[in-house]
Amino acid sequence: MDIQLKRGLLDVCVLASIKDEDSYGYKIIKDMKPYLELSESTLYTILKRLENAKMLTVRTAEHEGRLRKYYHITEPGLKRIEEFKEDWKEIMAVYRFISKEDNVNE
Amino acid sequence: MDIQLKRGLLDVCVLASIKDEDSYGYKIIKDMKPYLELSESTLYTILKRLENAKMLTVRTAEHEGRLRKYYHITEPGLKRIEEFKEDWKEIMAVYRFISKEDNVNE
DNA sequence: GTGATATACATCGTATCACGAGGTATTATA
DNA sequence: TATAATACCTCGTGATACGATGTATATCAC
Repeated sequence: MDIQLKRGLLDVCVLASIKDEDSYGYKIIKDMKPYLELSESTLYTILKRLENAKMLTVRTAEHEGRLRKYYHITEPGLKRIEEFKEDWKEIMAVYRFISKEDNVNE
Repeated sequence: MDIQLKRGLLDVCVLASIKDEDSYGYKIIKDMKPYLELSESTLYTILKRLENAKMLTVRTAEHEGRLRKYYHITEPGLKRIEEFKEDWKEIMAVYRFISKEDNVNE
């Protein structure tokens, strides 16, 4: 997918990944993979940004000898997802503008 | 609309604006306005980028004493629009991932 | 006739951001 | 005992949207 298109989806997609259940870095990447692929460096940048924006909180827990950082969505994070859904109506209008054909049979 | 979301749409939207008929800067902004608002500085940056990528060609013509630069879409430009439509299938999958509800009644 | 608005183009600096390259450490597996 | 998988993190770079700013002409209101 075009990298510019990804930009608008990444943050919200990460939030969606932790919406139903707290998750951690490695798992988020695997869960998102069928929809959007992202590198670790990208993910940790995003997680840091979302934490700074108070859209999620972090807690560290040990799991089988390794430390994991679990991310939990907050109210502002949930709101961010809702805002995305609002934006979607505009996006669809843009899509129709872009994909409209001169030939009505197409 | 979220600026990151716009990023993925701007280039293709500009191409769509000149797809059916050659157009010029000021008109492109007005045509796009109902769908995506963009500033002049943004548009001219985009037009330059698309020209460098050979997705459009430029010709200068005089119109009522003022010079206008008319932009004409090329084959690669049309192909870019088709690629966007291909990407759209993935985008829709991402959208469904983001907007899915736990509660099936919602 | 003059000031404001619309038309029309352009450049520069800044802030944001995705990502590759690289790093550390442990556990599981071949 | 090496390799892969798990799990985290940082830094530098390139791409890019946009505000600020600049130039110039045409039109219109007062």
